Amino acid sequence: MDARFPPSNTESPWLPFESRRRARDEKREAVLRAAVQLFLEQGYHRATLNDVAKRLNITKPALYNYFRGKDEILFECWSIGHELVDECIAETSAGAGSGLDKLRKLTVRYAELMTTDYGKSLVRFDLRDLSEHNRKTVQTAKRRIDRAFRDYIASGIADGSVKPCDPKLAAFAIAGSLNWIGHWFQPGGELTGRAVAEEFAIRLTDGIAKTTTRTTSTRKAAVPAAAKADKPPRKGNVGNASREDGSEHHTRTAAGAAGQSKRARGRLR
Amino acid sequence: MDARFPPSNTESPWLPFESRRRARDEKREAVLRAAVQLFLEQGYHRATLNDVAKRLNITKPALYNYFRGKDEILFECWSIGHELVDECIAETSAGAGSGLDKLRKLTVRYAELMTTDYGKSLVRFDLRDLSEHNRKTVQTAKRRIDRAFRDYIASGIADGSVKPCDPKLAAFAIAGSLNWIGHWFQPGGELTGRAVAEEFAIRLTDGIAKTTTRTTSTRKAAVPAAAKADKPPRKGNVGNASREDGSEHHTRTAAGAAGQSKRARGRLR
DNA sequence: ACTATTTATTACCCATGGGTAATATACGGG
DNA sequence: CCCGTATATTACCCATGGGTAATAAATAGT
Repeated sequence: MDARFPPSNTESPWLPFESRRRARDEKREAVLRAAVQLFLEQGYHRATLNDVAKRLNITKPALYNYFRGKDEILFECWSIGHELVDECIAETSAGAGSGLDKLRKLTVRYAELMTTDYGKSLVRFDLRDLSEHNRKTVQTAKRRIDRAFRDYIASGIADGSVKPCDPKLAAFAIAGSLNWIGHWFQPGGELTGRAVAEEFAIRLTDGIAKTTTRTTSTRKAAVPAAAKADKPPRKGNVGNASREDGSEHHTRTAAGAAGQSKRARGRLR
Repeated sequence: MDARFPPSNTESPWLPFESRRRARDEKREAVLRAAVQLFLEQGYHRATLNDVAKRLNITKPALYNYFRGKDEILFECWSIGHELVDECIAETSAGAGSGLDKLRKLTVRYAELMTTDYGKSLVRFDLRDLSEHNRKTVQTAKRRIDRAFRDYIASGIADGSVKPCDPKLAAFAIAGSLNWIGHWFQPGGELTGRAVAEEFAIRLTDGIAKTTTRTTSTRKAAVPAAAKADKPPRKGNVGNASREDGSEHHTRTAAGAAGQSKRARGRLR
């Protein structure tokens, strides 16, 4: 397993009907973990909120203490995935190297992300299931991701590390291939996420690299070991989910687990 | 536009409530055209049979004269796409050339197919919406498609036209990129399907080609002008839809438009 | 302990949409 | 001209599942 993508803690904080009392955010995230798993396993429309609740040893209405509706749960799953991508891009952009180097770094990171649940939610969920407002948020974010790929390619062409090509189409080709990982990769298979990621990074960038990198150049440098603090604190409230109104009741747990992002609260009261 | 993928005849054979009377198969196909469009536009679950019917100037129960249920319509949409893919593979395999040549030919054809409605249905629809039986059919067919890519790559390695690599992962990379076309391509955009196909064919195979093919080698040979008879007759009853039982009432139109494949009939009576 | 607040439960509502039954309208052949 | 068949239509049924109301159990603060 990888340190950057923690093993997703598959157990429910709700013990079958006993001493319950744990941090709210922890429960919220447990709901999301159960939801993303079910949505991936069964598909968003086949997975019911009863299913989600059952997997957590609670009942459906309890979910509404944390979320306003099914589509918001979907959005928040997507949103976590998006934050992870954004970290990949930020790390890559912060580092040094040619355009090609950065393209490769991003490719490795992105590929590996696609082997995780929240990564998959970026490409397996249907935007049309979201509310108008959230859909726009997602679309904007997706464009930003696409931009990162294109920018690296373009800068690679500029600095001579990448063959001249249409950055738009090249980005589509690479990102498409990576996105597809989210459709076929199964954690239990013969390939590990890491292996797939590294292979794809080479395979996909070799076609446009000016110097064919046969032996691995991006091997050990893949995980920079930085930005790997224990709990990667989600920065800011990216894609906040407050549906229409900006009302954000912070009624409780003002200091809820130091640096834990304050995501949109469930149900207004 | 392309000759191999006819302009999909978007009009309904049901005039708003008037002189109706046309061949049954024509109507069946009109249903599928309307359905695939709606399923792609709105997604399978959001598109209702009422929507499909309305677009054809009929009402929902009329659809049940041609199909046994919504999931069968979905399957048949998929099935048409699959037949088109199979033709691509058959044509490619029949032709001559190195493994790389064949890989490129298939890539071009497949890419272009991904810009059409029935092509998209291969990658945009969720297998889990199908009946158990149909799902297995589709899964088998998908494996066959994957096999074609792998085989071409493997034979390319064997004949020296392709660099040594893992055929499985290379096929995933290429096919993934192509499949993704079905998610982003919009017919009205700046790129034509043909342009995308040719660009992708080069971009995707360059990485594993032993001789970097800068200038186009697969340009005009893309459309072999053969196998382009007026109405491409669907061969055989691939993936026949008779749900569980093998009962296939051929009660009528024994000679229904010469060579028109006899697909599964709607509703048994 | 008592009370306010949070968080869960049980029991319900009801819109949606796939599917069906009964029936009407057209066509085609004798 | 009438009847059988194919093909529509109208009017339903009803399972599903998201969402809500009323209420009960747990917790924290004083």
